[in-house]
Amino acid sequence: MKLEDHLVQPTFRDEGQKLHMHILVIARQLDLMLRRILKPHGLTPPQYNVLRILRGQKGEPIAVQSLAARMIDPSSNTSRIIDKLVEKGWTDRQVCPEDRRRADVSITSAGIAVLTGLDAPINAMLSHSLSGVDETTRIQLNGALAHVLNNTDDVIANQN
Amino acid sequence: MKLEDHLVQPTFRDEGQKLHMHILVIARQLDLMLRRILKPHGLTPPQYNVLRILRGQKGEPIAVQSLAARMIDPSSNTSRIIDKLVEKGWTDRQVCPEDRRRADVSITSAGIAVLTGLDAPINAMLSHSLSGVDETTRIQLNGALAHVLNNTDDVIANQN
DNA sequence: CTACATTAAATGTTGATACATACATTTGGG
DNA sequence: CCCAAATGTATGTATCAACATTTAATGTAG
Repeated sequence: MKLEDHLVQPTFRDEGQKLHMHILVIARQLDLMLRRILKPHGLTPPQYNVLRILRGQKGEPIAVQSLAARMIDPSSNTSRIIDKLVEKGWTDRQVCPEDRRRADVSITSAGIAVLTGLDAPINAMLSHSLSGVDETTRIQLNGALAHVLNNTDDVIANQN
Repeated sequence: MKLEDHLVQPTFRDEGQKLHMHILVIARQLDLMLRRILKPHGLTPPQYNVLRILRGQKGEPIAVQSLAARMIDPSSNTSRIIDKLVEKGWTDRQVCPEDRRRADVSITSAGIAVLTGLDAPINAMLSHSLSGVDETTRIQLNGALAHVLNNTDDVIANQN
C-alpha cells in the first residue's frame, strides 16, 4: 500500500511534503506493530524502551534522568514509567546513597527474562520492515536522515 | 546533534537498527515542533490534521469515516476530535440527509482563517527540517521509504 | 412487513501522556 | 555555617488515546 493510499490523497505537493508524511506514517506503523507484540506481555513501547536501556547497562544502575536522556521519547514522566515496571517486578529502584535526590534504577532477572522472550518476534518484525532495502540504501538513508535530525534539533533549540 | 547523542548510545548494531531509530526520533521531533506551533492556537496535531483534510475538500463535506481514513493517525476517536473543532467553531457537522447514520463534516470560514495563519510558520518549520537535503536525495528517500511502508503494511495485515 | 445482520458514529472506561508544579536534597557564594 | 539557587525526582491535573460497547439507521432474507 502506497503512502497515497494510506492518506487517500492523490498526489503530494512536492517530495519534501511526501518525505515528511512517509516518516510520520512509518513511525506510526512501527509503533503500532510494536504495541501489538508488547501488549500480551503487559508492556507499552516506552516501558519496553526503558527495559532495553537497562539491559544495555549490564547490571550497572542508572539515574532516572540518564534513562530519560536515552529514551526515544524523553517524556517528563519517566518516574511513572519506572513505577509500572517496579510494580511488575521487572526493575529495581533505590535511592542513591551518594546523592539521595537520585534514584538508581536497574533491571531484575525477571525483567531480563521478559526481554529475552521478546527479542525474536521484535527482531523479526523490524527486519521484515526493512527487507528489500539493501545495505547501500540503508546507509544512504541514514546519512540523509542524520542531516534532517540535525535540522530539527536546530528548530527545536530556537523555539526554546 | 547526531542520533547517537540523542539516545546517548555510542554505536548501533547495524544500519537497520539505526534507520528505525532515525525514523522514530525524527517523527517524534516533527510532532514536538508541530505541537509547539499549534499550542498557542489551541490546536493539537490530530485536530490540525483534520482541518487540513477538510480544507483540501474545498467545501465538499466528508463523512467521519472517510476523514479517519485520511488521517496520519487514524484513531477511533475521530468523533471527539471533531467535537472539539465544532466547539471552537472551526468545523461544521450535520447529519447526512441520504443516510442519517452518517455525519457530514466541513470546515467553516473561521477554520480556514486559522489554517491560513498557520501556513507560513508550519511550512517554514518543515522546509527548514529538510534544508540541505537536495531534490535527488529526497526522491531516493521517498523511494526507499515507500518500500519500507509496503513492508510494514504487510506485517500489520498478517498480525490481524 | 418483520427479524436479524450490518454499518456509521458516538460514548464509557481505563490507562497513558504533556505540562506545570511541588518536594527533597545538594551545592556554592558570602 | 547559612541561605539562595540549582538539581533530581515525583506528583497534580487536564487532556488524549485505545479498546470495547452502545445507539441509531439502513440493508436484507424470509
